[in-house]
Amino acid sequence: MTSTGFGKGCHLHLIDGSAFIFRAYHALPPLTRKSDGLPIGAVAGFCNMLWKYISDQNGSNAPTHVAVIFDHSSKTFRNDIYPEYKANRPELPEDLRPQFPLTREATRAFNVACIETEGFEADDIIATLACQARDAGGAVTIVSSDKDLMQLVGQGVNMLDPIKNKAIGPDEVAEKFGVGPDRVVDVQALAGDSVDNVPGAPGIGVKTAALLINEYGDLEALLERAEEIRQPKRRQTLIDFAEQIRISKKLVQLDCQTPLDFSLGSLEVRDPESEALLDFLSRMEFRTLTARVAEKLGVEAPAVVSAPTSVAPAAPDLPVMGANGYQTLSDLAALDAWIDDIRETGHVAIDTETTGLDEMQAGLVGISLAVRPGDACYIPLAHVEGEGDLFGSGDRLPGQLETADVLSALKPVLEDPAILKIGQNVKYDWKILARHGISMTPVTDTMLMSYALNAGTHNHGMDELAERYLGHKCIPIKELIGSGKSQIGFAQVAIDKAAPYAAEDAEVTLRLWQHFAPLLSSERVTTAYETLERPMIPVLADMEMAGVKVNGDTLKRMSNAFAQKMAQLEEEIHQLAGEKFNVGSPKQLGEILFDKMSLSGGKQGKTGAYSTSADVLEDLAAEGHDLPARILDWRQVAKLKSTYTDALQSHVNPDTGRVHTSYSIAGAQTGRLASTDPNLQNIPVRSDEGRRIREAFVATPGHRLVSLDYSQIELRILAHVADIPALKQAFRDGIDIHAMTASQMFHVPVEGMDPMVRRQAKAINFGVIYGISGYGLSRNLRIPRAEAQAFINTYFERFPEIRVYMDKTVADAKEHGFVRTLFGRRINTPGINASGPAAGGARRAAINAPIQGAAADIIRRAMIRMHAAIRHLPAKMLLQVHDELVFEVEESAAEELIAAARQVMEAAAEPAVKLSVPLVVDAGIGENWAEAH
DNA sequence: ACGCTCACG
DNA sequence: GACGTACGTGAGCGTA
Repeated sequence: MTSTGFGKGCHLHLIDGSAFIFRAYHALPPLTRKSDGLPIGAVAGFCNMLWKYISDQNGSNAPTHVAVIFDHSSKTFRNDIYPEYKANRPELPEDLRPQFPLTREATRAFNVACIETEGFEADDIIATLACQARDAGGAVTIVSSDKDLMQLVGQGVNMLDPIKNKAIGPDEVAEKFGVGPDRVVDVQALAGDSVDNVPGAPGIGVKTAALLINEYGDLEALLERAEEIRQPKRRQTLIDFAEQIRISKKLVQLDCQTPLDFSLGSLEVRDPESEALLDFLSRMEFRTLTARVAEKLGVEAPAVVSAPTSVAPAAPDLPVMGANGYQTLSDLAALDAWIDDIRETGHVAIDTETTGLDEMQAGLVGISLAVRPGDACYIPLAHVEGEGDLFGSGDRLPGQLETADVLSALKPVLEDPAILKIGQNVKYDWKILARHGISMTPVTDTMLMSYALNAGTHNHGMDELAERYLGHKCIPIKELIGSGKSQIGFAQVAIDKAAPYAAEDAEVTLRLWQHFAPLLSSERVTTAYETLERPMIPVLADMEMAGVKVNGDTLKRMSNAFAQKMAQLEEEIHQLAGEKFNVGSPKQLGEILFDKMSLSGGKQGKTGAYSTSADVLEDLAAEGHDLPARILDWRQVAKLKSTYTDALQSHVNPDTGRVHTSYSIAGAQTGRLASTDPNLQNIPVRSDEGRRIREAFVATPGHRLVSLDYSQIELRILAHVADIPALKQAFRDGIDIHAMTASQMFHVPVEGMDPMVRRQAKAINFGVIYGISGYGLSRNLRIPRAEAQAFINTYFERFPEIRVYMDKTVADAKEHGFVRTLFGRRINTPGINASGPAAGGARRAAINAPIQGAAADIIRRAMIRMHAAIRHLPAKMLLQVHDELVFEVEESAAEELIAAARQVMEAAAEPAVKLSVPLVVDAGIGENWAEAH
């Protein structure tokens, strides 16, 4: 060490204080000090982060010197260069500002140097200190993820992202900016920064900037030789904006010459002085942290006094949440005691914690169990060193039971038919456990119970249900893992934080079950729950785990072809427009079409933007304008590429080579499933180009894809429920239903019918299911509104039962607040008695729900029976698309499968409902989905 | 985060 | 007489 107290062998850690504060503020709910309501959340988070940081330091990277650097208010020299610098920063939240001084106080209480200088940004102070330390021969770690600090990296200076716990060295900087740390300022000067309001060069982003800098060496060389740039627009920009770019560089360049009135040596690490620190923490009323710090410092924690809690006591017959403390199980004897309890009780609420949300890839991190209110535990299995330890090794933390031991102890319980397993969205846990060889049965699901009771009223996530029905606010997951880019995995969450969260989930699930279970029968949805919801869990889990084979190479080829086509169209479009613009931006497009070219039909919506939707563009194209026609072509290709050929490739599971969607059972209001990650229920089929994407969905060699779909199922249900004799007879006779409708309406024979007339009747048939209006039909058919209304009137005259059905359904909804499907599914209609524009929508939704819902019920019933019906065949059910089921089957058994599956589907309503119309199922076979459909 | 647009039944 | 309007979904993109 040198005479100034800092030199070779020293390691200076510079903590970006503002980053800690903002991180703490946004990660935590708005906590207040109990005794006086002072907002304190950011201070609490700041203290936790700082304490963990300084108390977990050991090893070769540990600091010998440390400081926390803060910004000190307002104007800096950069505002003299460019008055607009940081001008568009949003105002500070009002509950954050008073916490700033407290974070300084906290830093001093922890006995860490607290640095700020009037008129200088923290970044410049950090830069100055880093330069001084480096020049003195020491090492520097900057604890921040701020990209503006990355220019300092190199030559003994590193950064550490405290959220991701990731070191940022020259390689990471190069990855982010495309250039080494020494050229970062050049790239930033060109690219600008919207957050700090650094102008940069218009139209040039980080990528282009890096490209240019790498080609010309540095910014000055680039600006001097700007004439040589090949792209005309880019060239002009650099010439025109050279001065602005130079100013930008001055704004982003950190200043290493900040005057400082202390020496590096004074930043030497000091132990906290326990009295001062504990005094501060107890004044803030941080109970947990006070206790933790006291323990570590080996002194007695001071009493933390505050006003008595004003939280209402829980219902007298129930203990409060977590009444008996949440146990963290770390030995097998304790687990055995829980298993005995579960066996005695006959049920258990279970929740799994995992590394991610994709059940096909997520690893098991822990399991929580609850048997009765107040009694819940957490079994950590795979937590790793991570949060809090900024130099965490990723090693599995000690004190955890082996996953294999725990699962083999639990397996007999989880598979015991006499023990009920209660979950919230238990399909998730079912799949996780299935991947560990456990087939959980029987299961029940509070999310699905809520769906059976409350569909249409609210969503059915745990937080929502806990708040509505238990009056309990769950610990937000964000508090543990953060959000956005800085999210960590659950495995990185410290066990003592994970345990209360996880155990709480199990307890909440148990309490929800106690709440909902008796309601099923009193609200008369037991049948719906037991026949339409609960049995779907293993059925869908099986389908999702099976996945469908998708040929990535085919998609890649298509992507390339689409990219070429897009580029070509883009060029044409720019030519037609007379200027370059972002074709994907509806805003820019609208301005070109309706302002610049003054085309008619420009309609501005509530945001003031012109609508450029397909039907608007189609109208314009029909008037003979080329530009809108080309845009439509471009949009189609862009959609196919981004949403399908590109995105689908990324969903191919590397282990299985297949795509595993996830079906949400309780997502749609009507009983339909919804498919996510990826959505396989909206793969293109209507256009020839789009349909080719289905060619990438293939059967494995020696197999075939088989698709079976219900023909006109919703119209058949309408014929049955509305009891429309003419429609029912037509379905019984198996005649063309749309032609029949047209014939009845327009008094023309079916034979030799004008296709146009049939098309109109078809539109009306579909419209009726949706609660038709003259306006809607006129838009759909592109006919005058009066004409559309006349059609509808005629339709209702020919089929008067439809109006009766609609009126009755709406009256039902108004009277009861819900409608039911044929199979007893309940769909609530909370908006039905509203007035105003929303009322129409609620009416139509109520009319549609029993029809769409019954169709959903029927295919669910078919799916539930399918497993047993095709068990003897080498076949698997893979996909459901509302009225279609897709199977994969050994080639030789394809016909047999079709016969068996068709039988199940056509009889799916029975015996619960005897439909007065037949259900008809069409089938197709192929090597891919395009052929099979 | 939100609106627009568009893919499906 | 005016108003806003077909039912149910999910995903990607641009914009703020």
